[in-house]
Amino acid sequence: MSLPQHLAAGELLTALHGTGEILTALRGATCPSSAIRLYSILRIRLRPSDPSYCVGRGAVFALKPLSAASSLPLLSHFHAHLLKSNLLAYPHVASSLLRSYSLLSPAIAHHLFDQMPPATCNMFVVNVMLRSLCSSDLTSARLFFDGIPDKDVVSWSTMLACYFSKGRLGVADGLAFFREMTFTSQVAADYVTLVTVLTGCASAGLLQPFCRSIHGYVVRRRVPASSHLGASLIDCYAKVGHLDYASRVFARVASRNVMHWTAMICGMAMHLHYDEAIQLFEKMCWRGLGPNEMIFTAVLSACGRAGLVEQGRVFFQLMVEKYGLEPSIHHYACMVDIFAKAGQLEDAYDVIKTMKVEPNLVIWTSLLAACKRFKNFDIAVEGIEKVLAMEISDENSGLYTLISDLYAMGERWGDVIKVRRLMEEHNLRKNRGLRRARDLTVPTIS
DNA sequence: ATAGGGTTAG
Repeated sequence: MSLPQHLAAGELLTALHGTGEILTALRGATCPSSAIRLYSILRIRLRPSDPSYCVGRGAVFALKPLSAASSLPLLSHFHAHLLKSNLLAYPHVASSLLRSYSLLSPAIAHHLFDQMPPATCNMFVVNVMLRSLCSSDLTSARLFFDGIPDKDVVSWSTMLACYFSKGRLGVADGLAFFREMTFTSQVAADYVTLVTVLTGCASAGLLQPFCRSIHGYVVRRRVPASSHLGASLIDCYAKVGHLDYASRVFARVASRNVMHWTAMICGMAMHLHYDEAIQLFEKMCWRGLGPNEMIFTAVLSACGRAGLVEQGRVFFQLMVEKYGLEPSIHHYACMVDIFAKAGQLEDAYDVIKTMKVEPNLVIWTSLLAACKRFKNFDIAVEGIEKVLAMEISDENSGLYTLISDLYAMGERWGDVIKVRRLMEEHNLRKNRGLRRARDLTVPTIS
């Protein structure tokens, strides 16, 4: 149910009748003030005959917009209320509060957990705590994990995701952990676990047998196919270099949705099969499936790499006009790249000047590289200034060379020297950082 | 019937 946000509390009170109605409204609330208002109305409206967990449910729903507002004072105020009305005894309220705190202040979350009575501390609470530790410190997360007596599928998946996302555990070790879970501990993996493992394998770009063994698990254990799992399998096979297996999985998906098509189209483009990617995209549209933003980034980047300027222009127009999708920075980056690569520098610059979001480093770099290649200093001028005003990280330090080359092309020798100086300062900072890091490591003596 | 884990992109 959608609720007019401008209603005053009094009007709301007359507009909403049952507690069920208020709960539904509260669930959909996005701004903290309306959530608090709805929550107070819920408390007024609640009759003694209503089950007590109703307030608890309300508190859980109110906590979401509250933590999204990321205001610690607001959250601790609500916390005080929960304490006073004795609602923290409900595990679902406690776990929600813990989750909210873990996003704002891990230290408070930790403290809250330590103070919790054992009766409140169920698996939900424990797993929220684990998740919180995972996002701050891997070692203490693992210690905590080892101390959980009856680890369930969520505990294992959380730990697994932590290992993969931090890149602290190689894929081989990650899979050993997966085996420890499913084989040694006999905890069945569900589709979230499998998506986690597949994403981990895919991002590590590791060997194909890993992906196969997970695929094997899916088939053997008859894990219910979800669109996420299917798409992850396609994505993983494509990323580890087996487009043929990806296609086979894609062909066998019973009810294909946009996610499967996206994964397959991205896979095709990844393997430089641009024409096939575009054909697949057209086939999907022809079948009446509505494309999403992600597919368009894949298709547009395929156009850029294949040098299909007009095709790219048409697809961009299609995205905006026919499908009503708002172009993101990725789409603009693709368009700039399409024009820039083809040497149509004016068109590329035009995209930058008319786009509705602030151009980022990727976009400027794409234009500047083309300016150098096609020898056009005039179009580069604004970009150079913008880039120099941005934070340039070590991996982008090649930009200084690019800019210095562009200045040389424009015969702006004073600026060439200035950029060289900037580059030296940057390198100096970098080296000093490295030296300090090196001092910290203990030398091993054999 | 309320709460916890994953989500694709040059």
